[in-house]
Amino acid sequence: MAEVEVPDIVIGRLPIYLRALTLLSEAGQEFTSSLELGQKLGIGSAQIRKDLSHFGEFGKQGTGYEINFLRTQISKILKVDREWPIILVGFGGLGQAIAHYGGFASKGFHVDAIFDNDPDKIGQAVNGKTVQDTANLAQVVADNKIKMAIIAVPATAAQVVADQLVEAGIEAILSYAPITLSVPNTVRVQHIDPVVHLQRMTYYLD
Amino acid sequence: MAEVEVPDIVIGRLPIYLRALTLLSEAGQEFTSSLELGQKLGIGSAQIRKDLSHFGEFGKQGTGYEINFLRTQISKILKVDREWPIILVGFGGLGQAIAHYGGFASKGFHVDAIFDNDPDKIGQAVNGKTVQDTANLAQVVADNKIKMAIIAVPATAAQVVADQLVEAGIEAILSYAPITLSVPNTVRVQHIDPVVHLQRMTYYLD
DNA sequence: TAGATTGTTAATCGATTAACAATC
DNA sequence: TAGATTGTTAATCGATTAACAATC
Repeated sequence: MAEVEVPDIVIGRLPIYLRALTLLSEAGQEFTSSLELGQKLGIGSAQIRKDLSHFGEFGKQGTGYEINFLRTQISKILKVDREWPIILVGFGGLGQAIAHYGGFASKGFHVDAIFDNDPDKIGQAVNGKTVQDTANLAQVVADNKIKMAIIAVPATAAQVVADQLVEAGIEAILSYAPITLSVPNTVRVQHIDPVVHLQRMTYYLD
Repeated sequence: MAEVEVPDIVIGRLPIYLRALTLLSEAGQEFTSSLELGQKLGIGSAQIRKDLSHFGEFGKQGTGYEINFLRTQISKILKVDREWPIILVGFGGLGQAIAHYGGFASKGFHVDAIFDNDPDKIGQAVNGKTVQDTANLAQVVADNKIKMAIIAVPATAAQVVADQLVEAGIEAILSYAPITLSVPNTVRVQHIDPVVHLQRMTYYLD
């Protein structure tokens, strides 16, 4: 019998559930229900229960879900119950902002190396790390068995960088470059382009 | 006969099409086809034709689409054939990076006012603008008929800021805060949370 | 003309939702 | 026990895809 694949769209919602559960936990709440969670997230309770049912049974009739238990379970499913080293490519304005962003480490994502190909940037120090020449990228990835990378280079350079990352063995890329990257289907890519998000809203305005 | 609504998911793809068309245009190409565009974006050609068919007929059998014509049409549909003033709330590390980001203006999005409630930040100058007290927000939005806002404050403050924005008459919010905002359904919201994007990929890694 | 590609229809596929027995 | 809420089934809904006549 073939493994039943969990749809991408379900995996995509789990981090949102996790984020909401963490918030509730920090507020001191111990239990929640699919109804409450759904109302907070603006989605249906049935969808939450269906999504979770792909992975097991995590709740109890009548009382709902123990928040910290469910957090632990979703963290395991998503494999974020561990530390993930990441490399950052590009140390311009955006890259520097990412390097200084405090929100990654507490979620287990550690920017362990930073690369740029501008001689003026190579050698600069950022909280304990030194910006390296992109030429070193493959070596660092291999030596440290790194699987994730963030691209923060200009659009014109992004595809070349993506090719280098794939060649180096990177398996997941978060790209801030405003282009659609072409990579083998063994490599996962997520894009962040604020202009695209703004353009998704203007249609609904007058 | 009731208007047939164009699905959100179709609107969501148009900015991606626009971005790819702009790239082709900048590369000097004059015509493209749904097949070529689909291959560049990793989606089916039928989907592109179907999406466009919601708005009219933009191509020609045998030759495909004139790139600049299609760009103009999609720009009009998305209402990005005009200038959009935006306000930015939050002038911490992330807010500062956004304020300096050069990618908005060329697409017609102008950060016309910046707000923060930290006295140390109020009064700081950023390319011709001065960071203002959040108390002025409603006044500025009303005076300039501003409809879009970017939230770049900590998670703990984001919902309060969102409430203020809604109260002030803002109709579209791009939030960088790592929480799901609760707003009336007359207000559009888009979220950017890099941690969520990273967590959507770790599931697929070993 | 022959080849290419559109716009559209109908079929397929997949995701969401409603409903409810089970049970805490 | 009575009330609440789960996990799951089946129905509905909506999106994607394949196919092709039309036509440039």
